[in-house]
Amino acid sequence: MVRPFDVQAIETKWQDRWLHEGTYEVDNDDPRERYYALCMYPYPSGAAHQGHIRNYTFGDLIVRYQTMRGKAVLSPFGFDSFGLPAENAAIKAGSHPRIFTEARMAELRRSVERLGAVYDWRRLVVSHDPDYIKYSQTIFLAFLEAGLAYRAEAPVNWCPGCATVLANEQVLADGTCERSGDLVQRRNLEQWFFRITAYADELLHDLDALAWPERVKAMQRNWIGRSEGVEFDLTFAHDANRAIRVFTTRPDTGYGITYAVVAPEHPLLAALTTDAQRSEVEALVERATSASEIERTSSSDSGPGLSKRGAFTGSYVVNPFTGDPVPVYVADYVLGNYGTGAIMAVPGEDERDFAFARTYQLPVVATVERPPGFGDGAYVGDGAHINSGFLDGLGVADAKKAASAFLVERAHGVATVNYRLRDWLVSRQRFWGCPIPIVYCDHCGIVAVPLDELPVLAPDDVIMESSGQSPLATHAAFRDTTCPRCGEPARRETDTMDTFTDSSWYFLRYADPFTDGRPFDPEQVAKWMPVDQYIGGIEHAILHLLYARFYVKALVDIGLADGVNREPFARLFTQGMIRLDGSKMSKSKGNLISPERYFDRVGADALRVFHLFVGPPADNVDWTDQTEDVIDGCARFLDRVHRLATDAALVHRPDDPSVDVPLRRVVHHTIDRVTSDIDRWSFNTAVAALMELLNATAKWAREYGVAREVLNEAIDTLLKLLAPMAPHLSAELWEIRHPGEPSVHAQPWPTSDPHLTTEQLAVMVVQVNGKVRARLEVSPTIDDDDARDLALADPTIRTWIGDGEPTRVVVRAPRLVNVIV
RNA sequence: GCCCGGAUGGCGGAAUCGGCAGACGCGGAGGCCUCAAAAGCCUUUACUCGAGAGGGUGUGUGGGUUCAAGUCCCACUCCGGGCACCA
Repeated sequence: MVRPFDVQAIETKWQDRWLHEGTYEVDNDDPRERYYALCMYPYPSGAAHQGHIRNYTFGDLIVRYQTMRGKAVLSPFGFDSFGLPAENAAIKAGSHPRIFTEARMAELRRSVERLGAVYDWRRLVVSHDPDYIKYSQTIFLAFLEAGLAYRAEAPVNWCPGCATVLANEQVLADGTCERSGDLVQRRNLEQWFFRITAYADELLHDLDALAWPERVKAMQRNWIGRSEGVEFDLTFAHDANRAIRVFTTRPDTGYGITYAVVAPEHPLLAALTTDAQRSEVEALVERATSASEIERTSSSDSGPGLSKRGAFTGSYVVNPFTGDPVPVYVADYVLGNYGTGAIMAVPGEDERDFAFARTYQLPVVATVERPPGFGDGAYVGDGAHINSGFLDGLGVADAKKAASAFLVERAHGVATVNYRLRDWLVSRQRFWGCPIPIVYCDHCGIVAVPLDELPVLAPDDVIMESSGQSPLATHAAFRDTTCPRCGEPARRETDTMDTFTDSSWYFLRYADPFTDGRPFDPEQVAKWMPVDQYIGGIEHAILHLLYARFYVKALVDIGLADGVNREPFARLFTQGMIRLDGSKMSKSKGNLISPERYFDRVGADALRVFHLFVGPPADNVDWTDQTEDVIDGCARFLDRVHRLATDAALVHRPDDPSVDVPLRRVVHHTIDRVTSDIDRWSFNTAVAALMELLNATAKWAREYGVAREVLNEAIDTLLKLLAPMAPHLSAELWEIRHPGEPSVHAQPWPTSDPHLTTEQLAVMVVQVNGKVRARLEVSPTIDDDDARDLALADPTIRTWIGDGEPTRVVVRAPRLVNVIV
């Protein structure tokens, strides 16, 4: 595209100026009202892709807009620089992950600078920086001391082909390894956990007050999965002193218990299993525990209502409601790590139990009356209880209360709340992550590395080829140490932390990156938190956003973040994805349309305007054959702005209110539209409003000529409103028009004159039987009677009414009159 | 299966509180400028009947509420996303 100005020269000039003049650096003692704008810090994967560009375009618009609104805007940048891709690349090339990572960080930084996005680079935070590692480890040890970090044996995903432990994300839906294709196994290993479940209730409740997309909140609620019910005992039929403890949310269906099920991991399974059933039970347990949890719970032949695998233990327990003995089964549809790991089974009112009962020919008893026409199967709806003794006739809610009271009294029942949420497993058997600062001593046990010895850094000469354990475990000089407590030989922890731990507090460090000796100064951080606007991808709806919420609450509680808001992100915006041919545009799919090409061809401003204009920010963008044309259209819009702002030949003439006032109205109306559009994240209509302002100004100037002041007001307003969207061109044109004055980005955001935004004339629509038949110009303050008279007097309306009298006239002055005949 | 979104011209989308459907842009058509082209500018562009004035139809489908429905209610179809044995 041929442009009427030198795009590259202008964009480079302003990028240099913003960087070197520190225009968007902000200090912690800034007296202005504070605003914290934050884009999720990126994994450095090289030059920016269109998703980054979209993210940072939105973020930069907010930063520049809020700055013009007079606020001190915190706009930091950093890198989530630990992670597996760099480690894999290093293994492949026989190099070090740091080398890859830092090269890619430089590329990504270059991209965001070419975009014209502005940051306070002094506050740069990088996960693999020894300083950041030090405080990540400080926080880990503080969690340990507070009882929020603990060590326990847990099943992990083990890939025999890769001879390593995998993250859940690396295991495909069919239970195979994404790299080798081998079936992933479960292995029990000692792992570190964070006690996020201690915060389950608060994490759930605090969601209500957050200005987040409902969809994201719903996903988090779902993930936390709170359910209320009762725990009680099912006594062994052959030994009244022993019992299986079960959890249910449907105590009301207790008369329908026809069997019970324990998980394959259940501690009482061996005691329940009779000699006759032992081989069958052991076969089932072997099969269930060798599969990964993912394979066990989400393979294609599993799910509610589908076939179930199980085995009879040979034992019976007593239904506390009926006193009848019911058989105990072991089945893999009951999970060992939820509730009590055992259930009462009510096939009449539970789909899973029904499917199991079908397979093993167990009796089904209906305890809730079915609606008419209900066929075969489990009924989970409401209704009157039947076959249920003292519960008969009660609805589900009432029966639950009565049945709970019964269980409390007769079966050691306790009202209980269970959560789907599990504690956060943070150990990773990888090299490129933050080392866990722990030493294991034969005498002292688990010993924290003293704070003054932090950070614990991984040595550089580690062979990363995986041999089935953490790469650091093969490095004797790192692994073998002495106990900080007793001085005897000891062994270091060789696992690293999940990289989600790094992204759980980086935004706190941004607010005070200069403090030494502790992660941050709570007083400084409290002034900035919570983040006013957080912007990122929907893919982080659960994990990152839940972990970060947990971290902040925990840090406040253990005293590291005194006075900091317990919720980190007051407002969240999740942008749509960029898609090509229907699938997500990503490096791994190899279907990237590089932004660099557009920087070169039309410039950053045009690409930014495109991303703002193409559709609602929350929607996905389909990159099509037409997209290039739309980008050119955005460049054309900027060209027209340039021409209008620099055209000395525009016609001027003396003041003439009849022409000047209508244009001024458009200008002031546009101020209101753009302001409210930005506030409600409707950037596409904000750009449209500016296009309309441009069109109107050009047309007025061309067709009528406009007084110089009015033209100047229109153009200057356009530049100010455009400044957050197309910052380079706006700054350049402003400088040409106002040499020596402060930049357009230092100008206050324009405000509208109410006299010019209240309408002088309203167009009143007159309908006959709901169809528009006339439009009349009326005073905006016209009353209903006058509006009605005016409408009925209109000749066109009279012909439509004909001879008859209107049966009804609906008047909504000054907008509309509807005549019914 | 459950939960959450969504469906508007040839295309992306607009319509913020139930009151003019289609803002703005892309694409198309015609024109101006030019030796010619590019660029730029102007006009036009939901569908349909009509020479025109003007009329009719129209927001996934079928019902409903209302003077009035893209917008509210009920039922359904299709598309996208999330969760999926959590008792």
